[in-house]
Amino acid sequence: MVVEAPAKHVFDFDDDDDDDGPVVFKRNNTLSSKQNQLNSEIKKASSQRSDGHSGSRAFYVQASNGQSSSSLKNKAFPSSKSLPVRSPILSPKASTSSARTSLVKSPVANFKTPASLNDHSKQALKQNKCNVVSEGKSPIKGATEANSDDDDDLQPLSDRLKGISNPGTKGVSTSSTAQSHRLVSKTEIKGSTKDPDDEAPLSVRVNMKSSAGTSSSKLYDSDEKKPLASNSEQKCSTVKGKLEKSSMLSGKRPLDKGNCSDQSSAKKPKISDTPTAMKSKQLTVKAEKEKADEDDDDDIPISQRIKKSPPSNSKTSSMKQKAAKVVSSSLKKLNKKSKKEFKNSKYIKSTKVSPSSGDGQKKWSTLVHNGVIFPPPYKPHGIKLLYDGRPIDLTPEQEEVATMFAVMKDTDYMNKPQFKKNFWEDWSKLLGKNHTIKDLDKCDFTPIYEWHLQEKEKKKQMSSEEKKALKEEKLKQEEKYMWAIVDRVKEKVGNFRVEPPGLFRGRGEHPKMGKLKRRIRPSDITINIGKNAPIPECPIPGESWKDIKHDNTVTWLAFWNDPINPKEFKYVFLAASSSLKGQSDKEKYEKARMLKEYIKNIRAAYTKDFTSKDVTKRQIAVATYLIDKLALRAGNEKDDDEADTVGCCTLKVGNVECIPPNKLKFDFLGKDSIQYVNTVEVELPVYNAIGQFHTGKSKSDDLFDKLDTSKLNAHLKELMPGLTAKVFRTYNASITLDEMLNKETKDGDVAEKVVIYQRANKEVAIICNHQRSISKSHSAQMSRLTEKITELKGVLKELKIDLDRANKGKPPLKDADGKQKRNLTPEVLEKKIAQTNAKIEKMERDMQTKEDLKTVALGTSKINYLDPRITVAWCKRHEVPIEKIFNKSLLAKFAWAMDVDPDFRF
DNA sequence: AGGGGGACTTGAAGACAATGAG
DNA sequence: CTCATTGTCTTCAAGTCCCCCT
Repeated sequence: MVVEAPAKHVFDFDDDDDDDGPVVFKRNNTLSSKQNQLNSEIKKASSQRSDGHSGSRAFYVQASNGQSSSSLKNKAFPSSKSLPVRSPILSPKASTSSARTSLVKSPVANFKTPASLNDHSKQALKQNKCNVVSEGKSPIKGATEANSDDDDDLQPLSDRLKGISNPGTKGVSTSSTAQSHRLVSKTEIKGSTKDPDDEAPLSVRVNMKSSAGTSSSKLYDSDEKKPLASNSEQKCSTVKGKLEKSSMLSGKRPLDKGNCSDQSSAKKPKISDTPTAMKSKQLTVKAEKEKADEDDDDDIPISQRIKKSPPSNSKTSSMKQKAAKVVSSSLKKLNKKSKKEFKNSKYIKSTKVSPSSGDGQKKWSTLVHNGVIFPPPYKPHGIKLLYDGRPIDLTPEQEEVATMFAVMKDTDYMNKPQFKKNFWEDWSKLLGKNHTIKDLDKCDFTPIYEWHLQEKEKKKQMSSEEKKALKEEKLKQEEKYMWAIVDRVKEKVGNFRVEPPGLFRGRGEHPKMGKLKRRIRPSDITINIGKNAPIPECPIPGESWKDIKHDNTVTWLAFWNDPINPKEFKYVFLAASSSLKGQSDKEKYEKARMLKEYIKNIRAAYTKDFTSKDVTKRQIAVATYLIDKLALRAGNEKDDDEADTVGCCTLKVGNVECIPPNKLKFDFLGKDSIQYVNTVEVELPVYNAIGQFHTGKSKSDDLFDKLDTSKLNAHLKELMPGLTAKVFRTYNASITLDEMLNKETKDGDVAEKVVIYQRANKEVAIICNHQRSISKSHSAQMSRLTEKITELKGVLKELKIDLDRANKGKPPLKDADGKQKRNLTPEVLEKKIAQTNAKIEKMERDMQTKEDLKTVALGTSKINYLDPRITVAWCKRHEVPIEKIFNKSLLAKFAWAMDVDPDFRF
C-alpha cells in the first residue's frame, strides 16, 4: 500500500487536504515490453541505428511555458527546454491554491529510447525501468497545486500562442492541382528521389546519428538540457546542481539497473509492489529520493542552473537563456509551496523490481484514477410529435429516442433509407406492439425539432457570464475524472466521459446506421486500476461496476462493450499527452526510421518477386509495392455488418483498372468510406502482374486472392523485425516531410518558411489521402474572392489609364460617379499600380491555396504520421518558433520530441 | 493456419473558441 | 462591436495488428 499512496478513497487531485494525496513524480520510463522486443529484434537484425541517444535522456523536457512568449519574439526556437509544454507550475493559480496534490505531469517523461540499439542505450533502458521513486503522500505538495493548475497553466500558454496563431493555409500556394500533384509526387518519390536517397543519404545520416547518439556527446547534451527539463519536471528531477544529476544518473539508475536485470529474468510480473521485497529496496531508494526531492524544491537552483547551462548553439543560446529566465521566474513562485510539502514523503516506490521488467508486458506499476463520468439522465421535454397530424403522448424513454431522431432532421442521414429503417426497428420496439404509431412516414417530428432549435438558440443567447458559470460548473464536476496517477505521475485521461446514448452514425453506407446506441450504465463497465488503489466510487447510486481488474499489461482505465457491436469494446485511455502514449508514439517513429535502412533491400526483393512463379509471392510483392508506393492501408477483412470499404489486401478487381501501356487507375472506398482515386504509372512488371490477377475473375472478386493482412505482415516481419504494413505509411509520410523540408527551405522570413512547411505537410496529406469535406460556405467564399479580384482588376485598369494620361500631362478621367479624381503624379500612380498588383496576386494565391486545400486535411498527418522530431529539429535549424507549427495540444503530445538535436534527420 | 478476442492507433466530423474584417 | 471565418478540441467510428486458442 505504501506504494499506492493515495489512500483515500477518492482522491481529489486538487484538494488541499490531501496532504496525502498521491504524489507524483516524474517518471522514468519503464521500458515497455515492446521496446524490449524491438530491441532484441533489432539486435538480431544486424542493422542498427543508433539514435538512441536521443531520447533517452532522463530529463524531461519542458516545461516552461513562460518562454513561449520569448520565443515568439525571437525568432527562434528557444531550446527545447523552453518549449512550452504544459507546466503546471507556472500557473499562477497554483501558487495560490492551497491544494496540492502533487503531481505534475511531465508528459515527457523520460523515455527510453526504444530503438536505440547500441548497448549503451540498452542499458539505459534497463535502468529506466526501475526508477521511479515515489513518495508518499504529501511531500509533494507543491506539485499538487500543479494539478489543479494544470489547466490553468494551459491557459497562459494558449494566450501566448494566440498571438501567433497559425499561419494558416493562406500562405501556401500551389499551382498544381491536388490531383496532379499527387501523381507527380508519387512518381517522383518512387523513382528518383527515393531510391537514390536511400543509398547515399541514408548512410550518411545514419552515421551522423549514431555518432551523436552514442554516448558521450549525447550525454552531454542531455545535461545541458536537463536543467530546463527539470523545470518541468519539478519534483523528481532535481535540477539543482550538477551533483544531482550525477547522483541521479549514477546513483539511482545503477540501482535500478540491478533490479531491472533481475527482473527481466522473472517472468511473471507480479505487479508491483510486493511489500516485503520492496521495502528494503525502498529504503535505499528512499534515501536517495529524498535528496532528490529536496533539490527539487528549490526553484532557485533551477534558475541558476539554467543560466549556467552552456549555450549549445551560438545562435540560439541567447534565446534559450531568455526563455529560461522567464521560466525560472515563474517557477519561483511555485516553489515555495512545494518545498514544505516534501518533508513528509514517507514512501518510496520501489522500482519495481520485480521480475517483470524483462517481461514484456508491463505497462505500469501503480495506477490510480476515479473511473468515468456518466451523462446526465434524460430530461423529458414533453413536446409531442404529430402522427397523422395528431399529437402523440410518449413515455420519456420513447420520447428520448424520438428526440434523437428529430434532431437529425437536416442531416444527410434523413435521406438514407437504411438509417430510417434501423431507427424504426429499434424505436418501434420501444413503442411496443400495440402503439398508435405504426409507420415512421406518418410521424412528424417538426415540433420536437423546433424545440431543439429553440434550446440551441437559448444557449447561444446566454450572456458570457452565464456561459462561463456553466462551464465552470461542468469543470468542477469533471475535474476528478480528468486525471489519473500512473506510476506516481499525474497524467491526463483521454476520454473519461461515457458515451451518451444516441443513434449510431456510421460512415458511408453502414448497415447499422440509425440503430439505437443504448445508454451505458455502470454495470456495463469494467474498471482497470492498481491493486492497491481505491476502487472508484460508482457515480450512480445503487449501481455498481461490472468488474474490477488490476491488469498492468494494458493501458486502459475502463472499457465497456460497444452496444452497437457487442463484440467490440470502447476503452478509456490516457490522453495523447501522457508519457505512456508518448512513449509508444516514439517507438512507432523509431520503427519507421528503422525501415529506412531496410527499404532498399525490401524494394529490391519485391521488385524481384514481381515475376515470381509463385502466385502468392507475386501477390505479396505487388501488394507490398502498392503499400510502399501509394501508402495504402493494409486492408483487413471486414464483416458483412460493416461498411464495405477496402484496403490493399482487400482490393477488388473492379477497384483497379489497367490503362495501357502501364498505368493503373485506383478507385475504391477506404477507411471511413473516403474515396481514393488515383491514376499512377507503375513499373511494367507490376502492371502485368495486376493484369494476371484480374484474369478469370469478376469485378467483385478479390484482386489478391492468395493474400490477407496476416500473411502479408508475416512476410514483412521476415524482412525487418517488427515491420508491418502500416509502418510504410509512417515511413513515407515522415521521409517525405524530411526531404521536402530540407530541399526546399531557403533563407527567408518565418512566414515564408512556414509556407514551405505547409506545402510539405500538404504533400504528405495528399499521399495519405487525408481528406475533409468541403465546407458549406466554400463556394460562397470563393465567389466572394473572385468578385473582389475582379473589382481590384477594375481599379487597376483605371489606374493604368490615369497613368497613361498623366504621362501625357492630361488629367485623370472622372470616376464612376462622375466626380473629378485627384490629379496624381505618374510616380504615385505607378506605386499604386504596383500595390494593387501585389494585392491581386496575393488574393489569387490565397484562392488557389484555398481551392487546393478544400478537400485536403493537414491535421491528420501532423498528428499521426509526421515524426515530430523532424519538425522540431527543422524549427531549431531555421529559427522558426515551434508554436508556428504545433498548437498547444501538439506541443503537449510531442513533448517527448522537443529536445531533439537540431541536426536530427528522419 | 486461421478465427476471433482484445488493445491500441488513426480519422473525419462536429462542437466550440478565438480571430479578424468590416 | 458584430458576424463570418478559422483554428482547436472532442467525439466516437473505423482501422491495424497482436496473440491465444483450437
